Amino acid sequence: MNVRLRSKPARPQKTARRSREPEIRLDATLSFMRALWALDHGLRQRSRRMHIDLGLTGPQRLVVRIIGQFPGSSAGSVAVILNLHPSTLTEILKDLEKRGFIKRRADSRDRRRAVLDLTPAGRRVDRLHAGTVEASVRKALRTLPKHKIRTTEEVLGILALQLSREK
Amino acid sequence: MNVRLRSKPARPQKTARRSREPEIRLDATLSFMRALWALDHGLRQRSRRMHIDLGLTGPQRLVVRIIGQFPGSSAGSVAVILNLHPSTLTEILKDLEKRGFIKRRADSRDRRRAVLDLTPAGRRVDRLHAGTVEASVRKALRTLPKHKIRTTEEVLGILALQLSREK
DNA sequence: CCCATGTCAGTATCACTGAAATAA
DNA sequence: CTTATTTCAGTGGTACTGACATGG
Repeated sequence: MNVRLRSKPARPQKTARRSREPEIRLDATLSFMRALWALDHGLRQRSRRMHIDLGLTGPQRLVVRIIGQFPGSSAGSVAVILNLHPSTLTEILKDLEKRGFIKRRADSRDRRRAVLDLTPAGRRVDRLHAGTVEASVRKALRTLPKHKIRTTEEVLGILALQLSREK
Repeated sequence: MNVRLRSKPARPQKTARRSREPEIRLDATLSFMRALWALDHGLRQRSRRMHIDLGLTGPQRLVVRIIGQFPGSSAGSVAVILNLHPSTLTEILKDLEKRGFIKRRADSRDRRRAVLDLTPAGRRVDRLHAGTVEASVRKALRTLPKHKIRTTEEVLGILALQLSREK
């Protein structure tokens, strides 16, 4: 290996293990980029796992949580909250409905609108904690001082805004 | 699925626009989760855009950057650096090779190994700046004090570690 | 007629699992 | 024979574009 990593070279055919503190030196921006994509990757990995264990993915559960906090939301407003394309949300809602976590009905005053509510099963998922992406995040954050969490959330917001703004 | 088939007019559509500072109030963790997924989403959006404009996605370019800093790396070591499953990297490398950004050859001493190097086109991409995900990130970070950037990178690392560690 | 809301079909990337091919 | 490296086939979720159905 030309790039020598600190950790043991091999693990069976499993996902490459995160080696905290790689011995390699990347320039500052590249290192930050790697951290960003690592987070992205971790989120999806955990989300995938949750799908296997609990029957829904991270984004799906996030939709459940939002509907839990704002029952009667329209599909469009949930899409805006999560910065999702309406058609993406359609897919997710279709799935959630099929699995019996949400109910869709037409708004009585504007029948184009889909009004969303949780089913009892959906409410159980909303209250769920063990095994969720959220639980992992909470666990990681517990060890950190509040100001670091605030700073991170602020910086994440700025990054996300910049990324989605550029065309 | 609720199938409604019938014909009538048409009208275009665009992605739900990011509303900075949503008027809604989410609880603290949910708000943080939203920030995480928003970042994830922004990354992919920008990555997608870069693919259209420059011919490669964020992860693909990151691979190019890594190979640029460590020419002669094996596929496996790049996978470790980026926490990717080897088979995921295979896909990406196949694509990069097809487009002429990298060359693969067998390591002369261990012919199982694929040794990776940039082509001239790959080196141009490595040096590229305008229109990349990295450029957006840099732009966002320019406005921030160094300590906030360091904190964010630290927290991201902890989060990613926790997320990918839990099974 | 025009705009808003939501859905659908088609497409692409990412990333996984599990198995195989090849070499050490 | 066993292990390591990489690839391949198949699968599934996310999320887009563009078209379209339908209601206001």
